[in-house]
Amino acid sequence: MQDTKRHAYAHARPALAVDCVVFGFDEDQLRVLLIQRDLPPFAGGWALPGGFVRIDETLDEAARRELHEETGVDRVYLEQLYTFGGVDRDPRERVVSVAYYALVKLSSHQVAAATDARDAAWFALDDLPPLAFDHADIIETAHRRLQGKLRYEPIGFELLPRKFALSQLQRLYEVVLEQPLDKRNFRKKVLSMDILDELDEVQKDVAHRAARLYRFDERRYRRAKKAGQEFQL
Amino acid sequence: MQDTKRHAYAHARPALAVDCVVFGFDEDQLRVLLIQRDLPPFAGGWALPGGFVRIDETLDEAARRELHEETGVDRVYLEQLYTFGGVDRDPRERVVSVAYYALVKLSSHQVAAATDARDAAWFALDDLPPLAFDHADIIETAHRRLQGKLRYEPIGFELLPRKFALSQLQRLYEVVLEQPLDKRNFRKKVLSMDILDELDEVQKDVAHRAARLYRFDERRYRRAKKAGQEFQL
DNA sequence: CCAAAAGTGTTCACGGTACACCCATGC
DNA sequence: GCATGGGTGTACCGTGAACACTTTTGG
Repeated sequence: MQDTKRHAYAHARPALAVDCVVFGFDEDQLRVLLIQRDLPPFAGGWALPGGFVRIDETLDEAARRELHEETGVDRVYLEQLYTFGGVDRDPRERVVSVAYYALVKLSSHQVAAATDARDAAWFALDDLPPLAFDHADIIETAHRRLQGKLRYEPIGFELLPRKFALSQLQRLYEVVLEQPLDKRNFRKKVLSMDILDELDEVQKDVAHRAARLYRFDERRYRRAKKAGQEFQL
Repeated sequence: MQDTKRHAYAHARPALAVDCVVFGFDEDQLRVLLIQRDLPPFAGGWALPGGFVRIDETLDEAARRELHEETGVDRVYLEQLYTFGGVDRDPRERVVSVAYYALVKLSSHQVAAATDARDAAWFALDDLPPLAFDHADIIETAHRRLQGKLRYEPIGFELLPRKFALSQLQRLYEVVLEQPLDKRNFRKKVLSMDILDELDEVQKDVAHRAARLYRFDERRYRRAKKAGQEFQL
């Protein structure tokens, strides 16, 4: 029950923020996009992009807005992660933060957009700087969620270029899940799901045999899903 | 970034509430615990137990407190579900609500505790009354989460008495997952996980052959899990 | 011609699924 | 004695896992 008369005026309200864990993948590492703070607390330290929720925007809108304002990143896969409500997360005052995670294609334009914003940078997930607030916890939670979700939802494609080689997809899974995968079995399984378009195109500028490129076909995925076929890797 | 100087004072803050979807299981139906509102909006209508988050309590604490205050329910399995932030969820003002779901043993003392609180009642999940706010959405989200989580976490036991027959457990799974299960296969699978204590006790007061009772053994479950054995049903 | 990665099938073990009858108990 | 659920085993099939060599290309 949300009962204004009993509580809302009687007590001080926590501030409400959103924070975004933005993941990117650069061929052999999972990375996170961080912002350098220029104000205390934690001035000069690194933190997740995020900020306060405005009174007339939804949480999703707030997350996208802050992400865009602070990093230039736009039009990404974005999903709510968890809401962090520890009483002392922020030393200034009580701030509850709705955390999101986002998946971006490092390969596209977005690298430039992100890096020309003020003091934003990509860090390897396994080599993060000291982080402000409880942002290390948030990133850990996001990583576990990504590991879980990658297995049974086709979200890995959000981290790859539109056209990709199967070996890239495999490396992504190996890096995120932190375990090696068998090449033949992986290919067999992915292709058997029948959700990829095999393109008449191969990699360019590689110093060895060029791999065939594929593209994730959302329509075919939806059809397969509707037919009861589960995504599973 | 949580930056008080830029936003916190400049803009009005949403109010922050928690709401709880409390599930119970009564042998052949999944039920939800609702509260009858006595104040507008939706006065006289049914809603989830919940209320505003105080400035000095965590979100989990707020959820447990409200649940206890409004329904008498205490010491239950409780987990954060999702945060609902639609701009017009509440007609009075902007309220963001962190939703939780709880699993309670209807069999224990809690039925009494719940029903003697003011205007709380159990409703079958598939026969809910009209609900206040977006609480129907919240319940639907909770149901889907429960369906997903039941498969790979041993949380179903939270809905059963401490001592239960395998057929009760099976009915629970059938009801929640909304699909029939094969008796022999179900028993084989559950028992093979080796996480139940077989008791020297049988059902009482049944009009047919009494079933053997079992108890979920948390220690054995943890050991099995540590050894890499996954829960899966 | 060498290095580096692409591409390709088969075998085996295990787990999931389908399926039907007798047993114990209370009324 | 009859109705109601309790309790039990086997056969088949499909999927997941293990595993090694040839091909292509660029340098």
